[in-house]
Amino acid sequence: MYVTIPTDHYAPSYHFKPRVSRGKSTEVSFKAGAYLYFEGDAVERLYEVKSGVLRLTRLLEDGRRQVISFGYPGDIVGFPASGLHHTDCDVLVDARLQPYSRAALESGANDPQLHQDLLEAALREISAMQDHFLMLGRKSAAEKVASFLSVLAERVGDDMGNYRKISLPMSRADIADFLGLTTETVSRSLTQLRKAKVIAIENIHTVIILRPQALLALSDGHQDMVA
Amino acid sequence: MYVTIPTDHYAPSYHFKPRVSRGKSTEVSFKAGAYLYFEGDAVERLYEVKSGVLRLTRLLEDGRRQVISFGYPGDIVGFPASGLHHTDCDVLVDARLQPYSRAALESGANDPQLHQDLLEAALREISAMQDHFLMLGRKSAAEKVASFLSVLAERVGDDMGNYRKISLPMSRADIADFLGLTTETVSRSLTQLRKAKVIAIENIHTVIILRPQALLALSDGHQDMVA
DNA sequence: CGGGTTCTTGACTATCTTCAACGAAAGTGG
DNA sequence: CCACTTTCGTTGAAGATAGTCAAGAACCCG
Repeated sequence: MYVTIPTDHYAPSYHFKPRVSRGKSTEVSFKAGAYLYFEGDAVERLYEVKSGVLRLTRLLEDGRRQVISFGYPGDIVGFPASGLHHTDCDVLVDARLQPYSRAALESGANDPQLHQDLLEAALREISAMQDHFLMLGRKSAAEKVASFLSVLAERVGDDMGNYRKISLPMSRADIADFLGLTTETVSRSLTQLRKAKVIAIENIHTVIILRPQALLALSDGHQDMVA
Repeated sequence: MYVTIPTDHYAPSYHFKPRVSRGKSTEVSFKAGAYLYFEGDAVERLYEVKSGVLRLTRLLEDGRRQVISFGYPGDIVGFPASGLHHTDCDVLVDARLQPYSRAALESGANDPQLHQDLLEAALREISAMQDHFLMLGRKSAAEKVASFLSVLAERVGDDMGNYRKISLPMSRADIADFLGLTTETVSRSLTQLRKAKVIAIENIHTVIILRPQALLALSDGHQDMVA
């Protein structure tokens, strides 16, 4: 999952559409804390996230970290480059994953439809990452946090009548490393949104979106709408 | 071209390797200033850059801009998502391009090897973008500019004995929008590198790398090595 | 050569980070 | 299950980095 800015050009359904009858399910389960793979590992399989949440990270030698993305249901993780993984990947929330062989990505010989679907997922990934660039490079801290919450609310929020509830299974440090901020700044931004009554913080890992429209406006820099 | 941090795991040859005998060349030429496509256009063809430089950009409604990447020889541009282009693309330096049909990317029926090559290019693109995230999210202005120059020197620099010469056909604003900075900050960072005798600025669009090792060190935050 | 754009530099400001302290939450072992 | 310890999150104050605004210099183009 990246923070992508919805545009009119294209439909917002930005993630993997599993084909219903892909034969017998061969899903596997991973517990929170488990690692799927490390940077430099040879890629054996890709995974479609069916449930749970994954975390993909990349490290700089001096310890600086970037969370590349969070893997939510509908996402495909593990695309190889030169046959290798280029991130670490671990599990934040117990997950069920559908593995696909690397061969299925690289050749359509066995299952042309799957090949096609995986290729499309890779191309969507590129597009989503481009959007994410815009956010990392050009948005303020407040806008980044608002964007992040908006995307989560849209993709995995629970509808509660007027509000939406989202779970934040990742730490503040994860959010910070995802958005290119510090934990303190993330915390302050959340507090700010809370004080503006745009969100309510039920507990550390649960946020209620009180005014989705205001949050969306903030995420594009219309700070006027907050009032 | 993205700003990727070389890691020991994988070979540094990170771009498209054209197969020598891909039949008759059907290259096309574009003049500086020409647009290849706009965001929202249907993707007809991908292009392999043979010579020249392209610029891929994405805009926010309020005018903020992100330069997604620069297209240098060896790069493939124009990967579709849902069949559409998700950036604008124009020409900075007169370019020769090898077009490939979108069909060649999406199916291996006609030319399995080309299909394979294009898929690999897409996967490399994902990996390179992940590196770029780390730079956008976690590097200081000085590190970003140093990284940018290092990558350019490595990929398209001219060897001049002890030094390397690079051409910067793009404006300072382009560099800024690529690195998530302002033109002023880019300018100041270059001045700083010049004063530290790491680079020399031959003219606005030509930079000499006097101490490549120091530049590389700076790009990873070892500011000690500058002295 | 002249006019407009781009680049550089300076002074000032804003935003975000850093450092530090405290409180809340979660994990551990008796 | 509770006390203890450690980690995580929030808040404040101070500082640094990058942005903004403004002016002049360099460059480009007709």
